[in-house]
Amino acid sequence: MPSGAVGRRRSDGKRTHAAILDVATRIASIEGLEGLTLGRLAEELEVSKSGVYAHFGSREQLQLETIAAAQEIMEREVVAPALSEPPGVRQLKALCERYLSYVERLVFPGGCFFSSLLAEMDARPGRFHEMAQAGAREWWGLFAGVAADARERGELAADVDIDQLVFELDSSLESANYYYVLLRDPAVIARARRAVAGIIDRARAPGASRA
Amino acid sequence: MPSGAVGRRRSDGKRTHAAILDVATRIASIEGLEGLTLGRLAEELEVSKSGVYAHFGSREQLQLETIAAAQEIMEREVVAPALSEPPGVRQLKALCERYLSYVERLVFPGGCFFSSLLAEMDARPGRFHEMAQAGAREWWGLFAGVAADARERGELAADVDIDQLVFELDSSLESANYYYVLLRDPAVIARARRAVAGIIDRARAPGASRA
DNA sequence: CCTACCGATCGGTAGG
DNA sequence: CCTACCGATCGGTAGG
Repeated sequence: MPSGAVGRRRSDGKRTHAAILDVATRIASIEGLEGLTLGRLAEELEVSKSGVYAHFGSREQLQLETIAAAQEIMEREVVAPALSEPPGVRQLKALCERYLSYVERLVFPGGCFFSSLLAEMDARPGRFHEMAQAGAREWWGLFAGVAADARERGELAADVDIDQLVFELDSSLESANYYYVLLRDPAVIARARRAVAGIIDRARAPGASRA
Repeated sequence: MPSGAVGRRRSDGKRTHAAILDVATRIASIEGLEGLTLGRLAEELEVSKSGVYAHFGSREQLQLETIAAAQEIMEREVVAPALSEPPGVRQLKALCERYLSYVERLVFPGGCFFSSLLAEMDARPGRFHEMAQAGAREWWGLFAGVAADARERGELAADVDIDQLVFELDSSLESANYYYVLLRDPAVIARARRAVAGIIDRARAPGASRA
């Protein structure tokens, strides 16, 4: 057997694995991580339940890999493009705008995967609760770091409260996510954009130039 | 059989019915309306599954009555006390403060029942999706009515955008709910209070007295 | 309110 | 990747 054949088969297996996870992120964004069942996935992929199962060995492993796959998608769609902007207020604005665009384009058909996870697991103890906590802290930390950088650069007022700023920006984004998915009304996204612009404007250093 | 005995039995049945719904609202606020099962309820109430079932005739009826029971609790804990304040900005502030207090006191152990419903059903078509839409519109309408009243009284600036104001206030409240339940950190509620105060202050009419 | 059941579906296993 | 199963749980029914 030529090694090329083995390589092809292995990469087919990897591709299938990735394809399963892609469908899994979409199902979980709509139905939740608890609504992600082997039977539902098998049906969507038109394979047997045990065919899906064999790729993961347990439902929990499937759920964990689904979270990791969703993380990569959000990294690619929101975080990386925002961080490719020049640091400071531009990055802060880009982070908000990229998130809103990712919601508006329905990158996940059920809206932001991690907002869904947050709401589903906020009151249920266990591993996923802890992961939702960690995810929230990471997301807040990202915002806080970018905002602190903007403040150090003198683009935001020296006395701006970073945690308060992050709360207010993130509130607008999360709220836009839930209500846009519920109502499919572009006005929701427009209001979030306006709210974000106002929050950042009011946090600006008095003498700073506009980015 | 004296009519008193019949009355007692009927009121026992009613009390049991109400007790089931009370537990149901608590379960659903944590596990979601999909996580509310007859078996779970029966276990919590220490009766048989069919004993619970007999009270409702279908699972959907149980879910519908659970939503109605939660609505009454929110009406009693948030809406009615807020509307008992003098109309205008005082009512608007009271609505926000009553909501935050209701989240902080964990009136529902999983946080605001309708925020949970919104996030659970935002992307799932069906009857509950439509009820979540209707609930959101009612909630927004309540805020918009109180805010418009405040504007007509000259307490808010004549050019204030009511929909934008409601979006920004509600964002702070919803976000406080999800993050408070996730992190149990009082700082979350404090940030929401500060955000709400800022939003209302900036919407004030230039010459209006402080409420 | 109960027991005892129904078919469907759950996660997971055996064996191929 | 498949079929064929396992025990548990789902909503719901029958009969009391």
